[in-house]
Amino acid sequence: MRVSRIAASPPHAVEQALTALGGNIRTARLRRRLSRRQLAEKVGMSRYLMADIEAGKPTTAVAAYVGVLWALGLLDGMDALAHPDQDLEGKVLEAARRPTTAPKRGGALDDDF
Amino acid sequence: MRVSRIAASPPHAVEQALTALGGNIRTARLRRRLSRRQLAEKVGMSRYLMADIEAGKPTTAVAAYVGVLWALGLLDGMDALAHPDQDLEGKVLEAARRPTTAPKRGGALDDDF
DNA sequence: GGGTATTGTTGATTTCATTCAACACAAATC
DNA sequence: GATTTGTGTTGAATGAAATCAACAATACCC
Repeated sequence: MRVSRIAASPPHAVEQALTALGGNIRTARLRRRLSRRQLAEKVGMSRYLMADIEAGKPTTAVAAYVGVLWALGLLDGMDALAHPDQDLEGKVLEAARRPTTAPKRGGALDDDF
Repeated sequence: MRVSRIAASPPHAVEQALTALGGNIRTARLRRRLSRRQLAEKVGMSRYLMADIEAGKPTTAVAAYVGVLWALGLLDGMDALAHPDQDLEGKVLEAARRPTTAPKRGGALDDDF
């Protein structure tokens, strides 16, 4: 397959997160009184791709999404994503030393997610 | 081109946001003592794609990134992204009425005044 | 240090993402 | 109502994303 399984048929939570993000982007665009074509030109893509983003299409390039956020001046929210300081579970799991590769024998310490 | 300009050669800010996200994902994975192969299998993709994500590759499908966040239990940070309540600039720009399509003549409001 | 698992890289293969044209409909301004 | 612009959708063309195999290098554990 040329599309990963996660992108071809994402779990509900992922699908939902993407459609919500697309909706938020649409709201931000309309608030700024921009047409899709105008915003797309700013970002550097076609209006068709812009429509895909607002629909939350899973297989679209991540840079397209992030580029739109950038053009809207909403890029700052990206910092918090998976930030180590906010990863409470990760902080708990982390031992004193943080290896640069995963340990050999150990299975996952957290199977249920 | 079959790759949008924004994905082919993103502006520095976008590139930086993606590499930072990839680094955060790597940190979260190692904290959980998972190998790339293990996490990739959980998500539903190959270890090669996992490497691309940790490197912040711009042309990778957005669902691959979000799927990894999901598998790590870090999906909640997505809510804040471009959320209308946090879009201060957008709230200011928004008039009393929010149209369902962008207005016809008006360019963006940002240039004049 | 020895043995083993993880990670990095490269080239080939196959499928799909992105673009574009063209059309229809909806919505906004006058 | 007329006109103009934004949005939605479809089908075709094409360039690249994702996978895989194989190997090398690195990091871990004993």
